[in-house]
Amino acid sequence: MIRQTFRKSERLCSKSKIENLFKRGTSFISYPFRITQLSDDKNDGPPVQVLIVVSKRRVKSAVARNRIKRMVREAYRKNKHIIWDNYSTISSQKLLLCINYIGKTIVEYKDVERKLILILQRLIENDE
RNA sequence: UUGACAGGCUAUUCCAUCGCUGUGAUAACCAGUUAUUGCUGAGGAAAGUCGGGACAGCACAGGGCACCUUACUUCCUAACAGGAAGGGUUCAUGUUUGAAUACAGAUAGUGCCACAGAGAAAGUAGCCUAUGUUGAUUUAUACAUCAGCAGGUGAAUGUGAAAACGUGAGGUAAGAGCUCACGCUGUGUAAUGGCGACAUUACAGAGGGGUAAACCUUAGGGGCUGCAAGAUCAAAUAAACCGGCAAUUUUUGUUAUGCAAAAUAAGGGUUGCCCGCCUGAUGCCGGAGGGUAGAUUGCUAAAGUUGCAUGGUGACAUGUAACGCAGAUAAAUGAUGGAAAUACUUAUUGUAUUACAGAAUCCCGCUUAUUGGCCUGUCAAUUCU
RNA sequence: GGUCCCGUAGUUCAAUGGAUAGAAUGUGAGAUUCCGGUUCUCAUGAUAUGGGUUCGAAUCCCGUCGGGAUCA
Repeated sequence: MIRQTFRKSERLCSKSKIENLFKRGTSFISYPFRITQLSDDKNDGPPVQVLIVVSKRRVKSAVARNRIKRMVREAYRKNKHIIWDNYSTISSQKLLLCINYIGKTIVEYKDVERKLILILQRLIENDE
């Protein structure tokens, strides 16, 4: 069982990696999220790195923006074992992931969690 | 008691589980990571970036111009276009209070004042003909009458946002502060009160519009840029620099596979080779330099917060006691469950805890957004004594 | 985070502080046509917002709101 942590190293912070991700990654939409993914060479660190985006253009209020980001982060933290189990077995690959929120209003936490679980399962199916 | 207005205060609390930021302790090892555990973690505006500072870099002998900025007084403050207490002016009320106030200078100069009007700053196509003069009529001339010029004047009418202090009387050819009476507004001098702005009184003398949020003048202030400032460490890559090593083919001399001299496009790309074409004086290693990705620092103990006392009308100051109060960086402060309290309701219970809003170097102000509750003051209405 | 700039009809632009805020285009109606287009006529519609200065403000000054640019 993987612990439900979400550390700094599990986040995607490197500028060049992000550029790479948006340049060459593939993406799909599952409302209210838009997922961009890319497989990368694994050196060290966690098997999956995640970037959460809430656009300032779509959500004007900073408070609402912060709240959505926190909800998404919380939902990912609780359910990341779904995708970790898959990727930790493949030793040479790691996954870069961007979760882009494209809704314009705040939704309930339960909806966010349910939707995110669906997305993570779909990622695994695509991989296989 | 209710309502309105103004001002101030506050921003639900606790527990459990899973996580995040910072930090202290302990342990492990791969020596900067992991694990355990303790403490800590968003506002009154964190917002706008409007004003001012701290701090940092650059510049700087001193002064001036230019540019920007301020503009009633005294005080407060590190400083301010901020605040406090006053003064003047304007407006409202209607006789005493409230509100607003970029509130130096229009007699230093320049510009502008549409339309209308004679005229928008020393002015008429108006008025007058006393005085001088020309002409005409009449007459012996003069007087007189008419017209023009010189001249005088600044009235009335009307226009306009604004018309040359206002009203009345005198005066005159016509008029005019030209004179007088009563007022209005500036200026100067003196006295009294006030720290001062200023107020009151007396005397003298004046009355050439408005506009400086038009240019400007006067007086005071300002060096410029901003934490993406600045400091330290530093992969990678390109070109240039320095040092070392290596390197193509041909010819000649010499006994020589070696050495010396001279000449030479060697290599790479284009399908493995050849031709052709393109590119092209090289390749490797090291150094120094520069400082990108990135990391560390700047970074949070401070013009500190709260209580009390003293001084002051007040802003505030002084003294004393306690507290030790975020520090992220594609950016932490969250999720779930339960309890208490409050409000509303269908009163077993259920719903809500909301508004505006999220630190980004720090601080002081200002401005703007805003829900519910509490407190204070003023005014109005009603009821009771 | 800092520093600057700009807001005029539905759209693109004008307008010296002077009054009905103008032009093109769009939209609507009418005329022309057998019908549509072209053309002609008429209408429609705006100074981002709240104050101030001024006799008078789109313009000058201040606050607010919105948009944009730039600095690694």
